[in-house]
Amino acid sequence: MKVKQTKQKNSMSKSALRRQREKELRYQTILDAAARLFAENGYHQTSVEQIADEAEVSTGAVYFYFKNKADVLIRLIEDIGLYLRKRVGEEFIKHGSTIEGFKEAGLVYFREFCIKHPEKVALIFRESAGQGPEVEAVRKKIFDKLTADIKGALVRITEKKGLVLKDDTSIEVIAVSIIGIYERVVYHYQLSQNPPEDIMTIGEDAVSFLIGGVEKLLDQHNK
Amino acid sequence: MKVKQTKQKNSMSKSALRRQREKELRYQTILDAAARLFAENGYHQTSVEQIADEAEVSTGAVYFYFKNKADVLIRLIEDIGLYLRKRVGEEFIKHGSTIEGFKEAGLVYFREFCIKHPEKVALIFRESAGQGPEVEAVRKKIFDKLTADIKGALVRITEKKGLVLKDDTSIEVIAVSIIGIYERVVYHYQLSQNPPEDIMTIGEDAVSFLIGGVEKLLDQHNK
Amino acid sequence: MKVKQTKQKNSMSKSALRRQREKELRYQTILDAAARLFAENGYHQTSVEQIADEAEVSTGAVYFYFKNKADVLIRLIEDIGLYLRKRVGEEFIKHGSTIEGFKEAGLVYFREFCIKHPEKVALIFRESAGQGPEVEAVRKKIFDKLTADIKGALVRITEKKGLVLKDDTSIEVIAVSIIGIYERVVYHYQLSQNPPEDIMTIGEDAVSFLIGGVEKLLDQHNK
Amino acid sequence: MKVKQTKQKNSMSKSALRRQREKELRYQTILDAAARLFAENGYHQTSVEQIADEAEVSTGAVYFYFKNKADVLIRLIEDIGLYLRKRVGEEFIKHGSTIEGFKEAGLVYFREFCIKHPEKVALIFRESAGQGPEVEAVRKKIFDKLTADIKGALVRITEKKGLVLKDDTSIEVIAVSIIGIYERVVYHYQLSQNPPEDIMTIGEDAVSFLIGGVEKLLDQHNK
DNA sequence: GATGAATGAGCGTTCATTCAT
DNA sequence: TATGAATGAACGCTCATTCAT
Repeated sequence: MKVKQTKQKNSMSKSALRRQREKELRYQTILDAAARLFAENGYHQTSVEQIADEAEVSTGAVYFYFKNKADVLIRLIEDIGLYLRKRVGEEFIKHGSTIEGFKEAGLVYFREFCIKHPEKVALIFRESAGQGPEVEAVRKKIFDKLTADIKGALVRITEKKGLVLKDDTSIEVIAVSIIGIYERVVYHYQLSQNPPEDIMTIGEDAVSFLIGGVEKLLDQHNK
Repeated sequence: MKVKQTKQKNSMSKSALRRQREKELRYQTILDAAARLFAENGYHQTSVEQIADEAEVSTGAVYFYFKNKADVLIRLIEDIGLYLRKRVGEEFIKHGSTIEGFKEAGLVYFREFCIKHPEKVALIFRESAGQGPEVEAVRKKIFDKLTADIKGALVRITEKKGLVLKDDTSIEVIAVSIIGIYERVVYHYQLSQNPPEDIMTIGEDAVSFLIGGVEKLLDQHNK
Repeated sequence: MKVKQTKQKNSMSKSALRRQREKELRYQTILDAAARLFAENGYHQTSVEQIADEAEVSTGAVYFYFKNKADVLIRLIEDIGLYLRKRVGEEFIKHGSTIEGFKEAGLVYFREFCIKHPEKVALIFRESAGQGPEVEAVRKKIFDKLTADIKGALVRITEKKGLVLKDDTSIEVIAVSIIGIYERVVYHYQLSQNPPEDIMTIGEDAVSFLIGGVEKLLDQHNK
Repeated sequence: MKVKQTKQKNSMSKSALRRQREKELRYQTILDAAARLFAENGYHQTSVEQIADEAEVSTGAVYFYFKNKADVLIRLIEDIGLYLRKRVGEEFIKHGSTIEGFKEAGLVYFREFCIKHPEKVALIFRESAGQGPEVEAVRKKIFDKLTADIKGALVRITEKKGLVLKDDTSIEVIAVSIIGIYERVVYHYQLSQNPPEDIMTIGEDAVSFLIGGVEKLLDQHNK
């Protein structure tokens, strides 16, 4: 919820609180409507009027909650980035920041993120690409943070084992590569016209490939 | 050159031949102009009039050579796909379709494709994404062929060694993963505001990571 | 204060009186805020929301005190017209309704009105022009009254001297002309990007020119 | 005609010349339509669609010939300024740049400009005022040139007689004052709801008033 | 009285596409 | 073939105004 708040929450009357809740609800309703339409028909193929109709509000309301159309997309992908990092990060930590955790986190990406939220996948990987510098800048930030997360995870894993995984930039390149794998595998299989039924098998293959790459490096540097 | 030819080349007069040459030249001029503008300013931020101006032709001329604006983008990315497959494929074959060749092909991707043709990178990976179903369909075809190429290469490498690399779908997933790596590494480093100077080092890191992943799988299945 | 009063002042309780005062205060606050914004950014470039923000009230409050946006402008220029007539008229009378008084009144126009209230100048002469028939009608009334004032002054001056200043319509034309001088001189020098420092010298020149014109007519008709 | 010309006139084919003529015709048709609507209903009360309808072209055509809506108004008042200066200037010169010529020029202003082109009066004096900085800047230029013209005329007249008319800035103030007279007299009588029938009488009164003012100054400085 | 979220008609503007020449 | 003027639907966006609270 990023709409400017007029008052502190604790100094609010009950009716003011209810209005505040309704405001947040509306914001979310518009966001959800936009997510559906952008993912389904594409960002450029969706007009603000369509978003308003889908959310059952006026076009003016969209501009009350968002600066402009691009802002809707930006808020959407920011939320997705946050959700993705949180969910996958949790899983990694739950397994003690080990390579097994890394693997499990990868599987969670497929199981919880891609399968359950295909529209999020479409938005972050397809619809938000090539939409001008403003959106691109936000996209870059999100991917940079995901990269940093993975890089951090790789460092934690190796440190725990007392091993070394090449130099710093190399680790970053590996992190970027891993994101590339996650991105394209889902783009390829999930966003195609006939998505296969056994995406989890595909996810497992992808994860085991990438884990293999990481282990190989560990082998090489710490025989 | 995909404009339908009214006559066979061998039954042409000299002036007809000259016109034919000029026609092809014009087609390419428009394509080049569009490539520059799409990569620089974005597909949606570029109007047909701008393309015509940049190519020093009329807007009508653009519609003589291309069905519509999307068609220009499609021809562009088709050419890029062809060029990429050819150049990288050659390198693989030159080295006897071995894993070393696979590695060299990867390095050629960075050295010859990304560094020398950053605008092609922008077009195929960024500007052609999220531009509606028509473009998406062509993009899918291109990526499918690249996938098939890599899959074929992996099969050739393992067969040569008399080894086995898991089942068929798994190999495809690995091929898709490898494309993902190539895609995002370049997107991340080359298409950012401040592209680093030593992209080849980055490319080497990425290639060695992905080769490692492949070798690990070979190790596991053929110890 | 033109908001309709619900009660007579003398039948009010103390708290009602306080509320009345606050109400008038608010009315004036909004008017002042609007004056600043209209003069600075232009009538059309100023939104009701901006006025409300500047006055630190809600948009609804603006509509409680004023019929609509045009009404704010109308009240503003009505006040300015009143103020101008009062201040300049006073000066004329103070000098015994003579031609010297006429001159002094002209100088007061520059010294007290234009220099001290440049935003009033912008509103009455620039921003209220060309804003539709409703505003135009009010503007006409104001200028008509100013014209009548000047015409009356000219008649008084000549009558006092026992002289004749042409026929009635001619006097009106002269009155209108004089207003034109006062209007454009200020518009030209005060409302330009680089207003000169010595506007009073300019004012003196303008006044002496116009007085000269009046005297010439007196000479001609009463040699 | 300010639309960019593709070719030199002398290197044109007959059909190209005809097209050129049609283009200019169209430009003028749009301009005339806009003039009518702006003068009648006001600049802000006129939409681009209305202009297009009135000119029997598409909205797109308006934007082919003009940068935007404000540009239409600007071209309009620039033309009016040019026309006014030319017509009035001619008259002054025709009478040998004398004070009689100055008077005649003033009468021509009323007889030829105001009476015959009331819509031009409305545009230059009413509708172009208070329409934002862009239009205001152009308006300033026009009025500055008119001022310079009158100032120049006054200097010529006095020099011819071997007389002196105060200092330079004073002359400019008088020029500005004279413009003010011409402006407001027409605004007052012509743009009112019930314009009087004998505007020429009014014009004569205004002119003789202003000539009187000028002569008085000459008397004072050269007794 | 006062608020400010919500409305929705209306606007200026763009631009892919067409077609007479 | 080539032109470029012309189209007009569609779009993003604004903002004066209203009204439930």
